Amino acid sequence: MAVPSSVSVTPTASPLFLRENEVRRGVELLFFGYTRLTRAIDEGLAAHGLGRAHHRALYFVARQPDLPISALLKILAITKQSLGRVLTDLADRGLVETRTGNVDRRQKLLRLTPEGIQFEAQLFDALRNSLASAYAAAGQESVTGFWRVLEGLIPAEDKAMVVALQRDI
Amino acid sequence: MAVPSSVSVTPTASPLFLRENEVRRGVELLFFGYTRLTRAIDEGLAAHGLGRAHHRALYFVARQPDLPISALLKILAITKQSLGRVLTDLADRGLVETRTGNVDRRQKLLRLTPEGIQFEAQLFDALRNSLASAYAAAGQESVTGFWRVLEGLIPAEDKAMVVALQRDI
DNA sequence: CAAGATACGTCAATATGGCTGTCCCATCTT
DNA sequence: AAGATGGGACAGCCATATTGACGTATCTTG
Repeated sequence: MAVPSSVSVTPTASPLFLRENEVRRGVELLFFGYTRLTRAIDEGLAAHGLGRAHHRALYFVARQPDLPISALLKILAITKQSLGRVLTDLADRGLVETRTGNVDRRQKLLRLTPEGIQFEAQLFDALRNSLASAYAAAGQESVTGFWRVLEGLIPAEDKAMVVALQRDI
Repeated sequence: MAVPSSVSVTPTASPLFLRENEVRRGVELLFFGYTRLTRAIDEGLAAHGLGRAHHRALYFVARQPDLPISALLKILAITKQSLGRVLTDLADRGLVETRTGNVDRRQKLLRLTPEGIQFEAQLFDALRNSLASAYAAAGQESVTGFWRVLEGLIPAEDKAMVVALQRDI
């Protein structure tokens, strides 16, 4: 395993054989941080009889209007059938609608209805409150580090997808 | 909402009203980073007919031998019934064993069997590979920032629990 | 010591969010 | 015209969580 030359070699060990403690700390903080963040929106979702799976779809459709279903499938990495149920629920509640693609008429492009936009924004507020206070407490350089490490956890083949999300808006 | 005075005020906005884009970036990276990391161990788990819920229990028992069940319940934040099934599965496979507490004989203290220790170490290797390469690519200051932000996501009432985990070893 | 709280186990029923496999139709590409 | 692709739908299954109720052993406290 090659070690990037930009990483300074500590006297103790190669960065790829980090002290177990540092890795466990990351595992644990990721677990607690992620689960606690997601809990921040459970109440809002439950008010509409929806779950986290619905929010994930809602979120990414909000993020990329006119997203084709195939793209959402790649992002969520679940099966067509699982996504189908989720989208049906969202459509039934008038939060998401589809249009036929004009370039490729086989595609259905997903976007939020005005109600969907409002609901997603409301859920996003809860996420923003949590994340913004964590950002503020940690400081800007910490936020940059936070992003960098997480980027390193994303396999190369998925990275383009994430970058595409963050290009627009 | 109070803003910590240590945070420099940018010309654009207060840190608690960060640009939406920065918050969305964090949400997305957390989602992809967390889910991709957890996928790293699915194969090893499936080989024993176990799922992620089993790994979470296994992990925290490995981390804190002689953990009482009540402590594990607080960490995982699931119900007694859900944990019960998971622990039964792990005990049936000879990975976890319980002893009656000597201080409080109502308690059952959880620890891994030698096979459990070996299995957890094997799963941990996969996590270490993923995290260590992300750490190495990002650099040490980034890792510190990564930790800081995640700590900020953990509610105050849960923080003591996380600190306790990271004190020993 | 009696009463109540706590730690753990267990029952039954239910919900959610995944999965596989199969088949179908419309549309695009070659 | 043939095949590939985007999407939808069927049936059935599994993993993981939930609530509520109840039982037993043990500790704590008035």
